[in-house]
Amino acid sequence: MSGPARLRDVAELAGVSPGLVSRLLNGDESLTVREETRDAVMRAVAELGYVANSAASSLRRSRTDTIGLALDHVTNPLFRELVRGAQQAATKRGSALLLLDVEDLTNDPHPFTALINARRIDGLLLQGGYSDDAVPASYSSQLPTVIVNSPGDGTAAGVSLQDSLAAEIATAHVLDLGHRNVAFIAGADGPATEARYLGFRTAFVERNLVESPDLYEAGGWDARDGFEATVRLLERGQRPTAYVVANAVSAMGTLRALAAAGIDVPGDASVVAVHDPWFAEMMTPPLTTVSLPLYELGRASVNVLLDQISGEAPQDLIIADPPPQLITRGSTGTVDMSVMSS
Amino acid sequence: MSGPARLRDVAELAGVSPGLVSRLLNGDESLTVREETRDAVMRAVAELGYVANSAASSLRRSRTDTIGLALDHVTNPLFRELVRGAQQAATKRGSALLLLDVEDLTNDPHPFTALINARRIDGLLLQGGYSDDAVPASYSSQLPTVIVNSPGDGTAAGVSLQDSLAAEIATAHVLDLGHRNVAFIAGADGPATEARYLGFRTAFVERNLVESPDLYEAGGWDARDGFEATVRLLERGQRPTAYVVANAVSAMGTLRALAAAGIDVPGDASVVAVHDPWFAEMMTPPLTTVSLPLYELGRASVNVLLDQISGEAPQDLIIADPPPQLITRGSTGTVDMSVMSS
DNA sequence: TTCTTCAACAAAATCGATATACCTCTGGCA
DNA sequence: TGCCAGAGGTATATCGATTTTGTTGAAGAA
Repeated sequence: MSGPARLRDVAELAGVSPGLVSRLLNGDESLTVREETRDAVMRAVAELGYVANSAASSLRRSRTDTIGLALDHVTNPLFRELVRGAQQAATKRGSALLLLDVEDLTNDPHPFTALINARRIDGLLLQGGYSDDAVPASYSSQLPTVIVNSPGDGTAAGVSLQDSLAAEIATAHVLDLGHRNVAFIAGADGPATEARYLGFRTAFVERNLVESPDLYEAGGWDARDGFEATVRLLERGQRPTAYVVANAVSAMGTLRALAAAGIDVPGDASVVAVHDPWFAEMMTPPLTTVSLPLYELGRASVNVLLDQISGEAPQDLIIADPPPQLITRGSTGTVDMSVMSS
Repeated sequence: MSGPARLRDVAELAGVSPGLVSRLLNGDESLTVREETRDAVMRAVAELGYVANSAASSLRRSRTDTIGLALDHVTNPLFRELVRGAQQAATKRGSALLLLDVEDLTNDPHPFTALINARRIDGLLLQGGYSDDAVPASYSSQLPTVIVNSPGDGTAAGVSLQDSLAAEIATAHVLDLGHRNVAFIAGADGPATEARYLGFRTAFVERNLVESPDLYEAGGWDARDGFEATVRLLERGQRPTAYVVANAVSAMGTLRALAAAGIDVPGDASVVAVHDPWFAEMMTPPLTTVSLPLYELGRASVNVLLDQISGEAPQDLIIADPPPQLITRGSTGTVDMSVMSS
């Protein structure tokens, strides 16, 4: 009666054997019990507040019901919803999320490997897009792995968003406002950036327009990257009237760079970005964005991973519901404004 | 040879008993071994890449080497550094961080309690300031608990920052720029807000000035809270020339509200906030802030918690190194600017 | 009536690491 | 010679849950 109740305590209280209680609680199909017995056990469980000791259970089942979550910056604003989704899906399916330090991911030897060898996690959720491709592969051979926000790479399953479509919608928005001089500020190299650039070009093609390669600028995913990319573009003498930014966080940098250069938004130039984080509406000016279902991405990634852990074959997935949606705010305006003021 | 190596495998390879290997790896003081034997064991460990199965180890030692981390929004930008600090401290001391869903924290029955009863975590890191006081108490009676970013409440240890001093520095900054009409946009009710308001008043007192109670506006910690608080203040007819905002995230809302009201920053009003997140320099205008050592807070909180888990008495702590530091950016200017333009 | 066949459980063998309680030499000393 | 104290280990009993293999009694079949 000192620590928490053990299986044995429950069994004794209910007057049955521990094995019976275990089978009952785990829903063993091959078990037949009288209602009476079942009730007695359930009452004992409730009375003692019994919860199986996870260490013992893990040891026996060689399963930890824990999955590792490695995000480059857990606190990337975009990941708020993703983490929430992952968390809830995991909780719902009885698993916990272990936070992994991505800085460790690229160290050698991976302090990470210790976690895997210690059998502390059943599977791994890795953020795609940032890390180089070698990393996922080295893990996916050791345990079920799902790459979040990136298509699968053959070795590990991938769950991704409609990146291309989102960028296309963003681009279409400014094109339809009359802009023709449209810059693309890319994210870090990788599938997500490629997909978004594809969407960018598609919007042009569908309108029988031609984009200018001079207005492409390589960037990264954070605000400073967006800032620097935009500065480089301006220093190259380009003066686009609209910017499609691969990511709302780096769009913050774009806005800053434009403001610093004395370019008014949306007076002199429009800015639209992919993803709709909490701060978009709080920026000056409020940022026009195309939202993507990050919560669903988190949920789905966990589900795919847990399915894989339960033995299903790795399965790639693209989250299309809810679809990307344009959220018009103050950072975009018609080209006439730009032209007139310039 | 199928799964990962077990203690027994190592022992066999080294030609010793499993117990010896365990005692050696765990640094049993009462053990004496020949160099030769020690080497053989170490070589076997290295060769097999042996890492103790954590479930088995946990079961035996009744310790999971895992601590729960509950932050209101893990992805709150302010927590980026905090999480990094916590992560690194935990890793260094051999513990892992389990992400907890704070929404669950206030549910009843706590899905959380299951985690505790399942003995999945050795201790709990709770975010202070948000959650009401009853919550920490209900947990701290069940397992070691540390409240992060809040002074201890008697039942649980607390690790906090120099909130008062930070607010004082922020306030002193605008007072010294000549502002006298200074508003205080508070955070959510709680110790952190109280401390910061205290610092605000202290800056006035030390300069033999008197603050105006009319310029206090209750708020919250997120951007929308800051926005709404500022709007309320303006609707009350107040036109302060400077704003001290309890938190950099809500300061974003303040900036937005001012811009929306056509009040130029820093032309018509200055804004300074506590905490220096990544986006401060990317705002328009760049936000003047007072930084606080969040990384250290994370590190220290984990250390205090782990000490407590090892049996030390709960101990409150205030992180004072590095000290709060004023980071002057574009959102603050002398009062002359404001006066002249109005 | 005797053998099957279930229903309804119980017993016992794991899972892998750790900690405590033994052993077994060898050398030194009275 | 006999005894004792370490040095240098080994053997074994847990930790608590799960799972496989048994066991028992009673109802139906032959």
